[in-house]
Amino acid sequence: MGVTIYDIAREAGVSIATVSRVVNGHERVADATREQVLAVALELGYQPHASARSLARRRSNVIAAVIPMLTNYFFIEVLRGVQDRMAESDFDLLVFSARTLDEVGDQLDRALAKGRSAGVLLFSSPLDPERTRQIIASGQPVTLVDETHEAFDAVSTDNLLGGQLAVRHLLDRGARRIALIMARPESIPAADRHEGYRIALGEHGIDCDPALVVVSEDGLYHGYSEAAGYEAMQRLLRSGGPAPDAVFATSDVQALGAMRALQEAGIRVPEDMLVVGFDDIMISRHLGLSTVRQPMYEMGRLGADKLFARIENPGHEVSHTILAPRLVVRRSSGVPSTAPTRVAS
Amino acid sequence: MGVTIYDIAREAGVSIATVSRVVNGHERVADATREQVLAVALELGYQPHASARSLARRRSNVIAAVIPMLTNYFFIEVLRGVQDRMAESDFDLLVFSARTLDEVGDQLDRALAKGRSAGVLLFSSPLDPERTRQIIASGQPVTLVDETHEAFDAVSTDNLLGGQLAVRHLLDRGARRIALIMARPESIPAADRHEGYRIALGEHGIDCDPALVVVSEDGLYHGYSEAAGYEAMQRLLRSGGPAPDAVFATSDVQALGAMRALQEAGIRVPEDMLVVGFDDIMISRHLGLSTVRQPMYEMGRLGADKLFARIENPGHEVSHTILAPRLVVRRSSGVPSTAPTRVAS
DNA sequence: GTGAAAGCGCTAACAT
DNA sequence: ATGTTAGCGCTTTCAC
Repeated sequence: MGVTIYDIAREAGVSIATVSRVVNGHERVADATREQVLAVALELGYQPHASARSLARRRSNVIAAVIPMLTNYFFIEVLRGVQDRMAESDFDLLVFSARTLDEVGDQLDRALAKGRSAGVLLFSSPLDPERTRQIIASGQPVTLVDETHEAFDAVSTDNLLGGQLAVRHLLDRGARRIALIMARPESIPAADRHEGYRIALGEHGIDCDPALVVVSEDGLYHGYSEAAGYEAMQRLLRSGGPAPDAVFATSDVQALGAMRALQEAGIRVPEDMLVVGFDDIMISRHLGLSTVRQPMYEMGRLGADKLFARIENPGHEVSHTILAPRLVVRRSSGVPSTAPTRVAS
Repeated sequence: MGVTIYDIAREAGVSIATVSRVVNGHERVADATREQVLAVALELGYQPHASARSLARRRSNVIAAVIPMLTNYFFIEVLRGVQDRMAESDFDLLVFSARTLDEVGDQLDRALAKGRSAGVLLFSSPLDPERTRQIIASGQPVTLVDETHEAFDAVSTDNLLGGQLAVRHLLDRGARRIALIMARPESIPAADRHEGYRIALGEHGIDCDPALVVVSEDGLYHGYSEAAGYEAMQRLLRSGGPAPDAVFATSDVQALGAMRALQEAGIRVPEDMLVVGFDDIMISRHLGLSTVRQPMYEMGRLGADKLFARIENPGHEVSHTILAPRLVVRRSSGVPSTAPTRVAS
């Protein structure tokens, strides 16, 4: 519990500089010396001290991920990509999870703290000018995931297209009064999906009926939750007016909540109402939920990749990658599927 | 980008020792000095350097979590508890996720590395003597979650009882030929659930039919996966012999896989076969899967709590907490439920 | 109450 | 090829 390079230098009869060189795999060390040092290091069970190293190197081997609501399965899939990319490096991952919108700022502060990490992966968080300044002032490399900003590297999905895919599909299936359950418009992805919805309707000469668009709220974050979707669907059903014949939700979890509300109201899916979500989290396949799939794993992997690239080469041009979403059709939009897992009533 | 205590000392006309005292909130500083220092620190945008701090303090403000298969939803729930407890401290969380059984060892090594963290949370990983020695040699506080070992603090669920609860319930529902889809017996929780299964059958004077017990394998880990459960169910169905009338799986994800196999085989749940899982991950509620609920959130929270306690007080006695599981009855074991989210065929 | 000084364990010039 | 030395930024005795 406390073997240092001094110990192994003494034991091996060399200087600490040589030990450091050996430990770090530098070239210019005699083979004999190297082996001797390595032998002693092994014998004494030497382990380099992480903090001392970061301090001396002026660079940490940690990257931080700031994640709103780690509990959302969307992020887990993204994180899997991040982890896989990281496994190829020798960086470790510090996770900062926020539980509310406000907490994101605090967690970002912590992540950005000096000497803590070599760079930050910021998930799904809109950047106001203040925050932008804060990041730039920190001088740290930051890569955005599921969000864009001209000043930073980013990887995201084409949400506009995604919204269009969902709605065109519903139109194809014969729906005409298509409702939208969207997260709060402060979420750029939600706003873009909304816009895609409008465009797709427009393509079919349908005007967007404001009564059919409801914002799902959870009072904590942007409303991407099962409970918020449930509540939004209830509001939609209670609102009077002619009932919708389909609903597009800006995330799968919201769609789940919506389906629960429909079930309770005795409205059958897909007979009485078609449902399409967004994301394609694991549960959706099992529930037969049609959805617009985001390449979550790739987003994570690419995000980490971009971040590493910038750490290596801070001067690089800012790089934005926008991935294509893909429509995944299942039973909830009326297409019989071969083998969804499901429990009979 | 690089304001140090020297800068603020110079600017405030005090020594670096005083700056350090102020920054760390020590008592014995004159109010006037404190305010002066604080003002300068704020103005210059001072941020303490994390690594320098850890080095000088001889203690990191990070704890590490070693998690096999982060992608498993069980761990997400546990992690949520960990995060919530950590939010009350000023520790940060380093996450080491393994993708295979072998990787756990490597990740544990990294987590245990000197100067990296103040303690380690090890999830769901059996400890052989070699690994035990390794941990003890590291001198680091380690708390086990979903696993026990006499030498370390641990929080786990009463898996024996859990197995009994599941099987007694199936017996109550009239099942007599109850199959078990278990993870590999190297997983102590799986072995314990198996034992609970045997005991419950014994209580009803039923002998354990070896043909009804199948081990689900995924070649990577202990077999806690949807695919492994699917494959195990298929094996069970193909094995000839009289068909089981119920199946208990040692995790919900395995149960999901099993249900998919049943569906493909045209066997209805619960009419032809009752199914009970273990864990109660979020998806189970939506799918109407009966299960034995583990208090995942509490396990995480308590694990973090124990770890902090030991970091504060390394000399404490080893503490083991075993939480009680709870049966959650849903449609898959034949009990009509009021409002499961579900898509009609 | 405050300052001087000695580390914490390591890296990276700069010498030799 | 190897050693000497000066930091990295901070904490913490020990004096005063």
